[in-house]
Amino acid sequence: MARAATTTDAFNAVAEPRRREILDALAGGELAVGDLTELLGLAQPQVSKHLRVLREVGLVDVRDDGRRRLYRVNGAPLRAVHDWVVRYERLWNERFDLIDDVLDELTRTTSEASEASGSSTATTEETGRGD
Amino acid sequence: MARAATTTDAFNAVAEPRRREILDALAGGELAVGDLTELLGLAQPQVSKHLRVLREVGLVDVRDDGRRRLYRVNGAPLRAVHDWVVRYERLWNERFDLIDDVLDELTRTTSEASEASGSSTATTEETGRGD
DNA sequence: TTGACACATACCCATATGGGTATATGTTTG
DNA sequence: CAAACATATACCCATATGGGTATGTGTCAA
Repeated sequence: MARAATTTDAFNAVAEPRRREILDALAGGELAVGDLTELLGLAQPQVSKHLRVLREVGLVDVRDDGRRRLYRVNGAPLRAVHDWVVRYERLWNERFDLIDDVLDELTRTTSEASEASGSSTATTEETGRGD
Repeated sequence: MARAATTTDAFNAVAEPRRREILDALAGGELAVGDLTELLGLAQPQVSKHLRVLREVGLVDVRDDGRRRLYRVNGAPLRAVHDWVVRYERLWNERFDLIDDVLDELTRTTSEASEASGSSTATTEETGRGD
């Protein structure tokens, strides 16, 4: 078996940097394929193919406008990605807690040399979202 | 050019469902490879390979314990994923706003038939994070 | 109608994948 | 030391990728 298709879900679709760029560009509003090729500096067929993938996972919607096709973001499928990744938020914050501990110890050890180095308080503020 | 390597970044590493399962399992605490093979119902070499990918992007750390190797999550690299995806949170909430509008209209239209069907209020609560 | 324009599709190709199976490496036990 | 155990690696393979280039399809203008 090979890797799962890019059209399997938002996770796979969004793993491609180019497609993230496209979504980022579309975040500002509707854009035609031509606009995107210019913004990305990518050839038109490639852009169309990326858009196809994004369409198949429902990350973009299309609308006909004369001979152009206007694409528009639909963030809904990203919710699954968000919901999964957000559960790990605490983990990387715990990381910061660990770093804080190390910093505290360092500060305490070096306290005689430099007593006014209270730089770890800011980090504590950042990490202070735990329940 | 083929697809970007799975070891390119957290986005690609996490696109694989199996690897997400592994991280989910490790979220409970350190686990040995054997535990994971059992939990995932996957063969041992496959698990080891997935772990290798996760290690290469820094999503897990390893620790030797006798003849076993204990793996442990490190959420830090997921922060990039979170930071990117969270910017779209508003978009799918807007979607819900639209649905809310529809629901409101439906509720109003059907208000004479069923007056105590306040099911849309919960959704409003969920959506109520907008400014 | 013909041509220019905007986009989608059809190919060709080098590449890495993820699962399967066999085997190497390292550790504990008898 | 040998055997059992726990992991890591080395292969083989079918498959989809993403970029490049050429061409089909539909729309507007002259």
